[in-house]
Amino acid sequence: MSAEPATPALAPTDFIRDIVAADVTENRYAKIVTRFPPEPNGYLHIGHAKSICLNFGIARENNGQCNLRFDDTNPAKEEIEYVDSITTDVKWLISGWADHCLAFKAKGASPEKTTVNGLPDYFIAPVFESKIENQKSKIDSEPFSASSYFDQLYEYALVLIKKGQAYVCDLSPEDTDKYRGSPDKPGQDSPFRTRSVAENLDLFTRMKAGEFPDGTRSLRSKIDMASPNMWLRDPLLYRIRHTAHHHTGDQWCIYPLYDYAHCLSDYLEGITHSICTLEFVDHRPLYDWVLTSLDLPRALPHQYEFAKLNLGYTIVSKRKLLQLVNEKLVSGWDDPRMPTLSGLRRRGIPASAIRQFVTSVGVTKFDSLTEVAVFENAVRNELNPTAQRRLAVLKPIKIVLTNIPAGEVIACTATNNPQDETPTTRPLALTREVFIESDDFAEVPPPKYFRLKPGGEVRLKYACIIKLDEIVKDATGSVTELRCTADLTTRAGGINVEKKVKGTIHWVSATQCIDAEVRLYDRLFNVTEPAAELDFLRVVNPQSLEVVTAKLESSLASATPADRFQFERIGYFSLDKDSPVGPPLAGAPRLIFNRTISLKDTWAK
RNA sequence: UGCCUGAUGGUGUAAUGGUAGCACAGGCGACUUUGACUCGCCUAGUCAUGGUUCGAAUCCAUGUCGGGCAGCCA
Repeated sequence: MSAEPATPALAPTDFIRDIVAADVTENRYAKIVTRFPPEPNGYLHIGHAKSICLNFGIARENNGQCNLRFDDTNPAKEEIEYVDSITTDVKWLISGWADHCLAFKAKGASPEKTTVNGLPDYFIAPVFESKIENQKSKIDSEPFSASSYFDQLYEYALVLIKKGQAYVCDLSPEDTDKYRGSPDKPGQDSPFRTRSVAENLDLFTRMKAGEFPDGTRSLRSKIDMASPNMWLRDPLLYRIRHTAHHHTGDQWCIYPLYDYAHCLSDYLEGITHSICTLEFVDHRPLYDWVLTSLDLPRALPHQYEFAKLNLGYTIVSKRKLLQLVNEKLVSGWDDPRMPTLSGLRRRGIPASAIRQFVTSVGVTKFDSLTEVAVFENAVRNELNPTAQRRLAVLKPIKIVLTNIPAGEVIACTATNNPQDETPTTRPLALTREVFIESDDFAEVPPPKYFRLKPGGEVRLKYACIIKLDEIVKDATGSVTELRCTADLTTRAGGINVEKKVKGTIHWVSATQCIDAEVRLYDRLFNVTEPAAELDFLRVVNPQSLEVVTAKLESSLASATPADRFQFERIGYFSLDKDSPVGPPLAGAPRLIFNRTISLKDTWAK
C-alpha cells in the first residue's frame, strides 16, 4: 500500500471536520453552514482567530457558508463600536481565503415566515457580499445578529409557555440562586413553577409590555431542578432589562439569554454545525432541549466543542486587555504588542500567517498551551518569501573609508528578494562615510566573532570588503568613528569578487540615507502564563518597547503601510499606520517603522 | 468529593485493534555576499496498574492528575 502524501496545510483534519465529513457523506444537510458568533463587547484577538479559521475553514472545504453573527442579547455590555471593529477584523482575517463563504443578511431583514412540510417556520436567507459586488443592483447587507430575531424568539417563548415548558418566575435573583442548590445538592422547585398557562401567558405579555421593573420576574424553562447538570435546573430564558439596545433601541425591555437565543439563532439561519469552546459542553443538553421542545420542521443544528487557544506570554482576557489600555501600559487596543487582531495587523503580521498558525495548532479537546515560537515560525514563514530586502542600521556607528574621496559615489546593486525565482534589484550608493550596526563592531571581540574587529576584514553586503585600520575615540574614550580601507577589487565585477571573508554586514551611506523612528517590540509579559499570576500587571515586561532613530537606505522613503520589508540581518518591518507616507518633507514628521518580528539569531543565543 | 471533559517527546498534534509519524523548540554539521533561508543528521513520547487480544496509544476496569460547571454574562 502506497501512502498518500500528507498535505496537512491544504486539508487540515480534526474531530470536528471528521463529523462534518460524515454528515456530508450521509447527506444529512443540503449545505454545510457554520457561523462565527461574537458578542460585540470587545475587540477580536488571536484566540478568536482560531474559531474564525475553524468555522470559515469548514465552510470553505465543503462549499458551504459561514455567517458572521453578533450575539447581541445583552444590551448592557454591547456597543456599535465593537460591531464595526469585529466586522473589519473578520473580513481582514479571511481576505483572499474565504471571502466567498462569508454570509451576511439583507440590511434590516428579519426571519421570514414560511411553511415547511406543512408546518409554519421561520428562516433568514444569506446574502454574499462577494457575489453582489459583481452585480449591477447592489443589495445593502449587514452581519446577522441575534437582536434581529427578537420577534421570533418571543413567539417561540409563547409556544414553550403554551406547552407547559416555560413559566414566569417571581423569585428575586438572590432567591433564584438559593433554589438552584449546588453541584452536589439538588435544587428546589420554584414556588411559581406550577403557575397555569394562562397566568404565565398574561405575565409574560406584561413583562414584554414593560409593567415590571428589572429583576422582578423572569421566564424560566421547566426542566429539572434536581439535575446533576446545573444548567438544566430551570435555566432562565428571558430577563427584564429596561435598557436601550445598540440595534433595537427602546423597542424591548425583555431580553433573551444566551442559551435560549443561541440555539434558535442557529436554527433560524439554517446553521448545521454550531461550533463553540469547551466551557459550553455542559450547555449542550440545554441547546438540544430548547430546539427539540419546539417541534421545528427543518433539520436541527448540533453543537460541537473544541479547546480554545492558549498562547505563551499572552493574555486575552477582555478585562485585562482593557486594563492594559486604561493604565496606558500600551497605546491602545491596536498597540502592536497587543494580541488583538487590530494590534497584530498594525504590527505588520499578515492575515495568512495567523491563519497558518491557528491551523498548525490543530483542533482538539485538550486544554493546551502553545509556545509563541510556533506563532513566530508561522510569521517568518509567510514573510520570508514575500518581504522586500532593504538595508537599515538601527544603532549606527560611523565608518570612514579613507581611500574613497569625499563626494564620490560608487554604484552598487542590491537584490530585492533572493527567494524570488527571478530576483529584481535596486541601486545602492557606496560613499566615503557609511554607517554600520554598532553590534557589528567589537574592539575586544568574543570568540568566533565574524564581524568587524581591529585589523579584521568584513564584507559590506552588495559592496566590497573593508579592513579596519584605526579606531577613533573622543576624550571620554567612546568610539566616534572607525577608519577603514575599502578593497574595491572585491566589488561585483571586480577581479577579487570571489574573495571570502567570514563576515558580511549591512550598512547605509551616511550621505544618502534617511532617518526614521523604528519601534522595536518584545513580548508584553515576562512569564509564560501571565493569566495565572495573582497580579498580571507585575509581570508586564518593562522593555517591551524600544524606540530608536535608525538610518535607512533612501529607497525606503516611498514605503507604504502595505509593504513588508526585511531589514537584512535584523528582522521584518512595516510602516506604522500613523507614519507619514511618501518622501519626507523638511520639518515634517519622519517615518515610523514597526518591527514585526526579528530574524532568527542563532549566534546571539 | 455531584456532573461534564481530557491525558502521546520540552511544546502542539497524527495514528480510529496491525511499523508511534509530523511540526515547532533544542543539539551537531553542510551551504551562504543575511550567523537569515535551505539541506542533512541527532535528541526525545503513549499518565499508572491490571485485563481482553496473536497483536492495545486505540477496547474494558480501577486509580492518578488536569480543565470546566452553581450570572437575571456570553
